[in-house]
Amino acid sequence: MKKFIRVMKALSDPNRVKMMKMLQSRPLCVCEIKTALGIAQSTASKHLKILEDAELVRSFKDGLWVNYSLSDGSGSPYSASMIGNLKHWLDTESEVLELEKILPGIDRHNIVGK
Amino acid sequence: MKKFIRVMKALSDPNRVKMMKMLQSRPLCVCEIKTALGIAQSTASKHLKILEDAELVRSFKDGLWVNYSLSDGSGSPYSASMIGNLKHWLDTESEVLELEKILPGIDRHNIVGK
DNA sequence: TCGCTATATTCCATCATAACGATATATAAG
DNA sequence: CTTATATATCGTTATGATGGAATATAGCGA
Repeated sequence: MKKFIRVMKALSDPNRVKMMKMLQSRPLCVCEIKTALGIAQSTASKHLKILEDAELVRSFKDGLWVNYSLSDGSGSPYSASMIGNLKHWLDTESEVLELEKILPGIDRHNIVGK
Repeated sequence: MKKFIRVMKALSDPNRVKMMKMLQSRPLCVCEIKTALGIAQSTASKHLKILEDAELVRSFKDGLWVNYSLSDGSGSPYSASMIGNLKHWLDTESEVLELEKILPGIDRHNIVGK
């Protein structure tokens, strides 16, 4: 029950759902995610940890950056199912369309803020 | 996005998930649900409203009682999917098995408490 | 009509959780 | 030495779960 609740809670926050939708386009580092969503670094990091604990995303280091991508779902049927469903859900939401529009212009090499 | 979040939030509480699992056996009135879960009437009513707002359950009057049953999912793809998944999820959880064991012995005509 | 019952709803209080930013520190890698 | 990130702490603000008590309503039965 705890694992299921953990997945539901992880997907109960708009910013985390947006992260899941962004990661459908490509793997992203924390600085790209925080920039796209306009949130603080610590906030982005906290959200990503919650998604990772729910086995919805995974991370791997690439030099200085930490790349996040969608999990393959092998860890939990709940996360696997939600990852799959989210691929065709919410695609017409204005908040999601907006992110898809700005995402190509967001590059880890050009992040201004500290 | 709001409808999706509403479904995720509705399924982020153990008591509400238990209600969903109980309703897979048969329609239940509020007094049967509150008795099975050992919670107050106002608490049970509030939870059921949250599930109903997420289109996960529906209600219909039967004389004095109000019966709750699983929604047919026609209102939302999110709720439809979760209702379907929950039919085979969590079946081996001890909390769920316990409920399935006591549920046949719970009858609206034999509820003691006020 | 009267009274009881099941429920919804509201109000109130308590307690826990959660989101957020700001700041600081630790670490790892360039 | 700088950068990207994780983590922790602190404070604020909001949300949520719970029960208790009260009220409103609808339907049952006498």
